[in-house]
Amino acid sequence: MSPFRPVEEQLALLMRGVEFGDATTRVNMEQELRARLAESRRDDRPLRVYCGFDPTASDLHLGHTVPLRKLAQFQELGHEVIFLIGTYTSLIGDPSDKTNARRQQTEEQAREYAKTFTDQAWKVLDPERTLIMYNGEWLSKLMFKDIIGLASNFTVQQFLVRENFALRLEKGDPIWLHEFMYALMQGYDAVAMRTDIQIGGTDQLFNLIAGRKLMEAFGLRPQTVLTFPILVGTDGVLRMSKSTGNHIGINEPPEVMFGKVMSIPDSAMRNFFDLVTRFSNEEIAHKFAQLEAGELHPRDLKMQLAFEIVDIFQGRAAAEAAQEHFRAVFQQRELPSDMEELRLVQPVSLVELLTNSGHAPSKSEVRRLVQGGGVRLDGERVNDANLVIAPDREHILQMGRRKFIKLVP
RNA sequence: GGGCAGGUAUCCAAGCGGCCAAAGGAAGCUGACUGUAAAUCAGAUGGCAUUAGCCUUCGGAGGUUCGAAUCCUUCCCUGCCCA
Repeated sequence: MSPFRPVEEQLALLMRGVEFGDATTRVNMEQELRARLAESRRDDRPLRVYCGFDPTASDLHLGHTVPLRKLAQFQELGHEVIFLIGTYTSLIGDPSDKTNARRQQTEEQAREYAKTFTDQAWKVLDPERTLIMYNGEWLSKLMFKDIIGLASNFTVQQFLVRENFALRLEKGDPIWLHEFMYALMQGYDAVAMRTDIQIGGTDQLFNLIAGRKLMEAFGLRPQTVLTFPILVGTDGVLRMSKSTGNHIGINEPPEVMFGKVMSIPDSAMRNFFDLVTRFSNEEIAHKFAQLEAGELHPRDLKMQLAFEIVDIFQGRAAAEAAQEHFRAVFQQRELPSDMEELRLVQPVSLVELLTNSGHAPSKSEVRRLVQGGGVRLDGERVNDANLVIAPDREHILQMGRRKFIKLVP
């Protein structure tokens, strides 16, 4: 009796959400996956699955959780999951999602980021059953001749037809030679780890395929690759990423998380529902059918989305509190129940208070905000940025729609 | 190595001796309207003082000039063409 569930059952779960650029690849990969699952069951051998993450920013956001949750599914099915930290690949910076070259970072930086990275990953993955690896381990040992060997498996044209490079070529923007190495490195990871399966975003397809190619060159069975749609950021258009500033971090306070989800454009809701919620395909289809028919208010659907997302990462209680906060503060325009407190010892002018406490980058910024009517003190619009606030009693200071500060004497 | 074109604020992009803190977009911010959405409209948008004004910016360093983002020298960087 195999410890693994029946192949078709596993397959149905694992193929959910998978998306490829073309239908043929999908059919092929599904076939490969089916064959591998069958072998795994027959031989009682778990499949070795991996996904790589470049620690370029210290926080994981919802975009990262898409492949992470797929890894978690593999884990639940009893397979072996590798959380690969790209300490070495991040030295280059993946050009896949970029239209211009990315800044390089040092290995020490990468290691530091990696630590918080893994801590946060445990919100999704089971730490007991996850292997953490760093690709610096093997990539740093390659000799120049090895790299030449790897490179000889590819033609320049194959790289140049990639959209992101083609675009830069056309614009006359620089394409650095070392950027071509990224795919080689990622491909070599698959060789070094002898993986069965690699997952990633659709934008990673080229890199994943590079892994297949290199594995073949090394006489290994090429890995099966599964790719997933890209999650957009809060702007609803661009890929979610910290550097674009449109990310929703999984470690952010529940109210912030809830609020950020509420602020995504309606057009992005489907993308979020499909990629980050736990609802079944049928449930999602039903919700959107209701929306379409006008039976469900888009705002309410988005509330469900926000609730679900906070629930996943912070738990039900936090989700309920966040929702309540949202209702009170933004729908009923009440004051939030808990806000940041700032102790006031002596009278200070508004400009100084806000710049010194780090709420505004400069005094001019404060004046600008005041002139724009964006600052309120105890509910009253402030029209003099030099207004001095005395520590006589508690005051509520509001900056814009969402920043509340309680000033206590 | 040679020739040509470039390097301007968060990004794109004008300016080519004074009227330049530097046009115009976009992003971001605030206000109005809303569903904290989108769309739309309005405003501010280097810093310090907000009255005047002062200070720091146009790849780096020097120079010419009463005065430079704009001219000269030199260095660094990018693209294109040639070798």
